[in-house]
Order: sequence, then structure tokens, then C-alpha cells
Amino acid sequence: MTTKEGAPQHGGRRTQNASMADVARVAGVSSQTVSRVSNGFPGVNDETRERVLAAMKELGYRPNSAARALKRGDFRTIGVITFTLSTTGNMRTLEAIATSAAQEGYAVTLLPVAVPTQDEVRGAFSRLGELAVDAVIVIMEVHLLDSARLSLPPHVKVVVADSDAGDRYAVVDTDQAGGTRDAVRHLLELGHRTVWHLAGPSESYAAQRRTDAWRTALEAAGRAVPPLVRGDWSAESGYRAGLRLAEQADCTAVFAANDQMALGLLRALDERGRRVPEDVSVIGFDDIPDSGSYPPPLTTVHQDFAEVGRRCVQSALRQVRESEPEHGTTLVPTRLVVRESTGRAAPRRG
Amino acid sequence: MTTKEGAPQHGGRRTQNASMADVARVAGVSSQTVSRVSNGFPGVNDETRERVLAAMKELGYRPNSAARALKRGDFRTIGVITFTLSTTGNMRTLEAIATSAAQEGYAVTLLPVAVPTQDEVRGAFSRLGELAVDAVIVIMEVHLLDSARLSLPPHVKVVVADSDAGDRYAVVDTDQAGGTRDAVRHLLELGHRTVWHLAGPSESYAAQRRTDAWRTALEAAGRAVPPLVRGDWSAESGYRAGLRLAEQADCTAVFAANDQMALGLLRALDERGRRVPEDVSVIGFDDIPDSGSYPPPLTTVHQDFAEVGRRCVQSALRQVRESEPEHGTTLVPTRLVVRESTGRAAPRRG
DNA sequence: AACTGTTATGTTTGCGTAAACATTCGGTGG
DNA sequence: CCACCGAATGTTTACGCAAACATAACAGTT
Repeated sequence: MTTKEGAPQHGGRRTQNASMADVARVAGVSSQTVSRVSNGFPGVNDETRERVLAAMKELGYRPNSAARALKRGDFRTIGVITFTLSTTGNMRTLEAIATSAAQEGYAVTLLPVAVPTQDEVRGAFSRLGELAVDAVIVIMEVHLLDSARLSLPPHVKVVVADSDAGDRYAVVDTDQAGGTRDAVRHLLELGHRTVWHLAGPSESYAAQRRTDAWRTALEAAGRAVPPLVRGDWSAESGYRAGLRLAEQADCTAVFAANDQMALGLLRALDERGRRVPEDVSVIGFDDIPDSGSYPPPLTTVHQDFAEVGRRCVQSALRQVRESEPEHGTTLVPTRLVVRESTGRAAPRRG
Repeated sequence: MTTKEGAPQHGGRRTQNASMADVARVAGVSSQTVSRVSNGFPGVNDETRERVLAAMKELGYRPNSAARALKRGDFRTIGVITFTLSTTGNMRTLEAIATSAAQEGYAVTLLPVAVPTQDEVRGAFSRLGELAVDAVIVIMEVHLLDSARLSLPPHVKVVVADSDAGDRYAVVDTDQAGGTRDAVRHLLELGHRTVWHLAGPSESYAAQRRTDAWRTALEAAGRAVPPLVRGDWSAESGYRAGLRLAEQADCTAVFAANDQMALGLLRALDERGRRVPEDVSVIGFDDIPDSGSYPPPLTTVHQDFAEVGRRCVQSALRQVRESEPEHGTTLVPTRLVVRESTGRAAPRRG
């Protein structure tokens, strides 16, 4: 077998990708013309264009995005930092981000931070700095962001989702306060004298704001503020809290900070013979897909995670394109979904 | 204000990133030495190294990953194709993938496919071809993979998660058959004469294999195979199916193809006065976090999504490093988690 | 003193692309 | 008939990095 002299490639490797130069050679044009065709630029004869396209197809040519990024100076990629994907909210937000970004021709790179320690976060940001991203969307609590931001490369734009970052970064957040207000008001309008609250973990800003808003709403209505009961977002913690709440004879209405805790709560109440909604009304937050099938179907505050994700991408790309950071908070409204877990308070003395 | 002659930069832009050359200039060394320090290579004097590190810090230097990728010929990135993230399984798998990949120094790029049409999938693959990925993990049904694969660039390695891709690609799958067998056996051992099945959507390979295994297990035990009841994975569909199953007086045991449908099923049975587990035993599949708090806590088949994710990454990186494709299927075992939704069959005539 | 090897550093080169600049060529108006 | 134009195409260059290949300085060995 004689090796053809015309193939100067090292050792006959055929797995390598074709480059513009290869296409140019096959099509009998310069690589610049290939570039023009590849990017859909004008000023190329139709016949030539056809020839180039044919060559591309023949060689299975794909633009090398690394070279492209190097030349252009941007990556067409958005990074996403999360603590966990294991919550419906984060996941749905992420999905919306990925979809919106794809529509804009941007890829999404994931950067999970296993443990929310300062070092972990700093590490994540530092890795992101080396990563090929033009913007970062942070879906997590940001207690730690202040110190961590030092290692953020200056040209990377930041959007913080569903959290609180002061004026430092652009923030897209669900209207936690509004949703909570609606929930509390709904229960009060049903005749309940006050509303108990099954809160999320204290480290969570979202939980914190729901708790604050709950307290504010009660105080604004001139109602007593019952002691706080705290869970950790999990159904299991909701169950444990529910066992305690079931003992409170004067507890007729509970606002759970998320649907999963409400699920556990419902079970605990059922076990203790407290009927929902006849004896106790329960309202959740999130409107996860399952909540319509809880026993009973859960009244809850619907969050539009998809919209949050979309707006995150919008803000990120706006910042990239105008190459200057944004500030301020965008609030995504919630919607009260009334199902069967809330009802009129039983008539009582007083 | 006189412009210093020493700064040849165009127009005084200071937002640009520092390059190795900049660092080299500040540290008074060659850029190659900066490269060595940057990559932790030996053969650099400690004092020099310190000087370079100081210069890096001063300038906020970050390696440009595009240039790096271009030079090295790989991207240190894994792409993930999914139809949806809105299932616990996909999400947890994705999270494990991201974590494992990060540990190996790989980033994960997400590529959602909104609608599972052939064109969409083809488009996704084609976009991935242009994207900066060394390997692709596909988390989805692969009915459409055959035709779509044509547009996969030849050097990209593929792993298919939780699906069926024949011998074409490496496959990492949960042991659906084993888990189903365990579930059916568990119910039969409790004295149930047969087991009904609330199946997932027919388009899903996972659903299909659970259904097949259920039928096989029953036939192997010489039991009657009841008519199939089908849902779409959602709790709501489980509820609707449950209303029908509640009418079947001879139905004492149900194997639901996932936990969410089991949730709806439980509610339907409860509404119709069929007690669980006294009248009907229910078993699920997945062991999602909430299932321990269902009313009653659900007996289910635990899937180790994290392990699936890890093995996907392992396989992907093995392929990348050995630069040759893998074939064959890796099965990740399941584990039966017995809780309170299954119990002994009520004694009956016959 | 002439060799050899080791360590620390510098120089050249090219990865694939696309902007900027150059060239060619068939017209068109003066 | 030539200067000029615009359309089509080619050539050069630089993006930032790191492999490959120098070179330089110095400590031992003979």
C-alpha cells in the first residue's frame, strides 16, 4: 500500500475535524470565503456558495467554537450556579433558563456547588471565571455572595435569581411578599382569627422573606402573631411540625412556606384526626405539579418559575450586549390557586 | 491630561481581561513561564513563581478557556441533552452528572429539547456539534436517536442514560426489570393473588420496560395478568386511574410505575373508601424524597439516580480519554424500600 | 579546561477563525 | 481609452495559550 503523497496528515488519523482550510481546499476557494459562507455574510457568488456548502457537507465541517470564541472575544454561554437542583423551583427555573438561552443562541453551563460554605462558593465563582461564560445566573441564597464576589472576573455579568443581592447585582425574584400577603389575606377572609406559619430554614432568604411578609400581614390586620414553627423545606419536616401543630387547639389555619412541607403537614393532621379543611385550613407555596393531587388538593401560591428563568436570561443578555451591569430587582408576580385545603373557619365563641 | 506614551492600548479600555503576555510583562518574565505557573508545571523557581502569582493577582488574570481549548484540542466540557428536567429522575441524574464532572474538571453544558420531534432532536445534536463538548450524555427516550445520530460529529462520544440505545452507544440504565421484579414479588409474598399495574406513557422506554417486567414477573409466577391501566407519570393521571381501579373489587395490589402517580392513586383510593394498605396495597417506583411522607408513606423501588449520573460521567470521560467509543449497558441496581402502603392481602375465599 | 547534565528560563510556532486590508476583474462614464 | 467603481475573492494578521524547541547558567566529572 503506497501512501498518497497528497495527504500530509500525520499518520492517517481520520477522526479529526475538518477545518475551514480543509473545506477551502476541497471547494477550491480561500478559507475566508468559507468563513463568509459559514457566517451567512453577503458578497459571495451563489455558485461559489453552493460549492462551499457542498464541501462542508462532504467533510462534515463544524465550526470550532473555541476558535470562534477566541476570535470574537465572547463565548455565547451563560453559567448557572446553584446549590442544588433538588427543588422544583430551581429545576424549573433552570429549565426555563436553558430554553430561553437556547433561543438566543446561547448555551448554558452548569456549576453546582455541593456545600454552601464560603470556600465552596468562592471556588465556584473562581472556576466560573476560568470557564467560558459571558454571564452568570446565580440561583441560590446569597449570604455568602459578598465575600465571594471578589473573585468574579470583572467582565462577567451577574444576575441573581430568587434571592436578595441588594443593589449589587441585577435580581429577578418572585414576589414573595405579595404571594404571602395573598395567602394570609385569603385565610383571614375565610374567617380565621389568625394564621400559623410553617417556615422554611432560616438560612434561606426566600423563607425569611415569606416569614417577614406573614408577620407583617398579620400585624397589618391587627391579628395575634402565633409562634413560628420551622421546617427545612422537606415533607418529612412538615410532618414533624404538623404533629406539633395538631396539638394546638386554637390553630385553624396554617401557611406553609412550601408545598412539600404542606404535604407532610397534611399527613400529620390527618393522623391526628384534624380534618382539612373542616378543622384546619392549609395553604402552601410554589404550586408544584403534585400539589393538585394532595389529599386534599392544596390551595397554594403559584410561582412562575419559567418566567423567572426567562427574565434572568433577558437581563443577562441585555448586560452582555450593552456591556454594562444592571442593578435593581424585577419582581415576578404570583397567583393564588384556591383548591380544597382551605375553608371557612368553624364558628367559635368569641 | 497628557496620555502616557507607555500605554499602547487602544483608547484606554480597562475592562479587558489580562492575558498571559500582560502578566509576563508585569512579572518581568516570558509568557511561557506564566503558562508554566498557570498550569502548575515544575521547573519554575519559587521566587519567580511568587512574582508571577503576584502579577496574576494584581491584574486579575484568568486563563482564557477558549484559547486553551483551541490549543489543546478539547473542551473539558460534557453536553447533556434532555427532553425535560421536570422529572425527579432527570433532575437528580443531571445534578450527579454536574457534580461528578466538576470533580474531574469538566463543565456541563445543558441542551434542552423542547419538543421531542425528530427535527428537534436533530437540531439539538447539530447544535451540540457546534458546541464545545467532548462528549454527550443523552437523558431521554431514544426512539428518535437512530435518525438523529447522522448529524453527530464523529469525535463526540455518547452515553445514553436510562434508556435503550441498542449496541450503538454506551448505556447506563437503572435495573428497571430487577426493581419491578422485586416490587411484584414483594406483593405476591404478601399474599396478593395478582398485581395490577399503573403504567407510564407508552412512548417512554422506562415505562415500557417496567410494564414488560411486570408482565413477565406475573407470568413467571403463574398469575393472571390484569388489564393495563395507563397514566402519564403525573399525580393527576394517577388520580384518574385510581378512580377506575377503585371500582375493581378484585384489585388488592397495584404497582405504580412512579411515585407521583402513586400519590394520585392513594388519593383516589382514599376518596373511594378503599383503605391502604388494609384493602389495597400500593407500591411505587423512584423513591422521590416526598414519598416517605405520603399518606401513608409509600413502599417503593428506590432508584439511585446519583449513581446513574456518576457512571454516565465515568463512561463519557473514559471514552474521551481513550478516544474510542464504548458499547454495552451498565445496570444500576435498585432497592426495595418497604414503608406502610403495602400489607398482607385480606383473607378471601378461593 | 573541556565535557556533561540539570535546572530555569526564553523563543518560535500554530491551533481555527474572522476582521482588516489587498487584489482581481468586468463593467461605466468622462 | 483610461480612470474609476463595486462585486467577488484572496492574503495577512492577531486572538491567548502551550507544545516543541532553544538557550543560558551553573555544578559536577573527568
